[in-house]
Amino acid sequence: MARPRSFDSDVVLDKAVEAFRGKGFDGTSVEDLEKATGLGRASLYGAFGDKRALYLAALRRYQGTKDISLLQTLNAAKTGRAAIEKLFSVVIEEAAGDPCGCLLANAASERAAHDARVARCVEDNRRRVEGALLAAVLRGRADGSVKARGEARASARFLFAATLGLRALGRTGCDRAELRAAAGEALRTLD
Amino acid sequence: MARPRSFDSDVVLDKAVEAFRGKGFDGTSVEDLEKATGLGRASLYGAFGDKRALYLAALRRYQGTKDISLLQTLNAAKTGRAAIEKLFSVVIEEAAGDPCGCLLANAASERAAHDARVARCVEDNRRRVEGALLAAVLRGRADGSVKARGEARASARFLFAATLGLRALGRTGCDRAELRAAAGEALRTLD
DNA sequence: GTCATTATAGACTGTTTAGTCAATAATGTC
DNA sequence: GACATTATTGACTAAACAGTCTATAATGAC
Repeated sequence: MARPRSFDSDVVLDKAVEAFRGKGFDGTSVEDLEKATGLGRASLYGAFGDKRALYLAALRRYQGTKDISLLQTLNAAKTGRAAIEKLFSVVIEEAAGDPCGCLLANAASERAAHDARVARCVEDNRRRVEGALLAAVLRGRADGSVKARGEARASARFLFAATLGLRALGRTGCDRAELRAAAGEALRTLD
Repeated sequence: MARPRSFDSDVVLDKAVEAFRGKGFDGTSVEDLEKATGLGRASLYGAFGDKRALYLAALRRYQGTKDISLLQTLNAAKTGRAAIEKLFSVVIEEAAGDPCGCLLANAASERAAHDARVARCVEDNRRRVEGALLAAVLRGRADGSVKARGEARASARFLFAATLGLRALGRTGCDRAELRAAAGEALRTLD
């Protein structure tokens, strides 16, 4: 048998996520990644391939963890409307409290146009979040907490866009209260 | 007297904008900027300082030109509501037709967290766009095309966030029709 | 035309970059 | 405990990087 890995890939990827989230793909050097993960260069290259492959693996890892917490957030709420409101408040807390932002949103802005695999990750993520929001909208329409007006799919897509918009708004110096007020307007589409 | 400049700064900045818009600050090398602008290194450094200063100058130039076309777009419309709808359709065309996106939105995502001067540009831009949208909302409330509900300022801020959200949504592979449907939902907050 | 001054071109510099490699360490099998 | 196999370490490489410098060119003043 061969020498075993001294690390857990997911733990390493979580640390790579933090590095990439802070400085982007181009802004994060392999040395930064060594420091962030605690691994040596050869270990990183041996385990993940090259920098781009590590980035893609970090992106997938991030998407997986976000996906789980998204579904938990939405499913824990009592009504469809409450689920959507809770998601918005989570996004606002992230946008106001963390200057580095969402790795997937950053990837969409920095790399999706030039890297087809990043574009796929980003599109795949949209489909998942949109799907979860669609379920919440339909639940809300069924339980009466969301007014049934127009196509539910368009409503879900708009809500996803609104979360992206709130994240971007947070980058322009808006505080929590301002984000909340803007989110309140978005939620009015559910009345 | 001394030798005169062989170029127009604004023309050069417009070309730098295109370079930075395509690949971001970190992704654009000084060599890329030489090729994009047609200037030699020494001319770029002599005229603008260093790479960051050139980026900031490009950002200000971009903001200035966008500001003008924004006001033209909004003022040309007959009603407040039509002004806002026209702006949304312009944003959708940009988001669907141009994979490189808005330099200011990209700057917010890539650099605002790490560069205070970029953060100022981005915040300043938000204030201007928000102000223009506020005027359009108030105009709409006055001419009856926009229902007066809640704070007009929050409505304007939400509309700005919605444009950012639509741009971000365009990065995730949505086509024009999908963007239009999402924008339609956002505009429902004006009913 | 000469001079002072600034612009330009292109070579140059030291640093940082992504990625590789040879030497060594750690494992299960036999 | 020797072996085959894979992981790790840290030095190494070639290329790309931002920024500088020297030589030369272009101007208005005089």
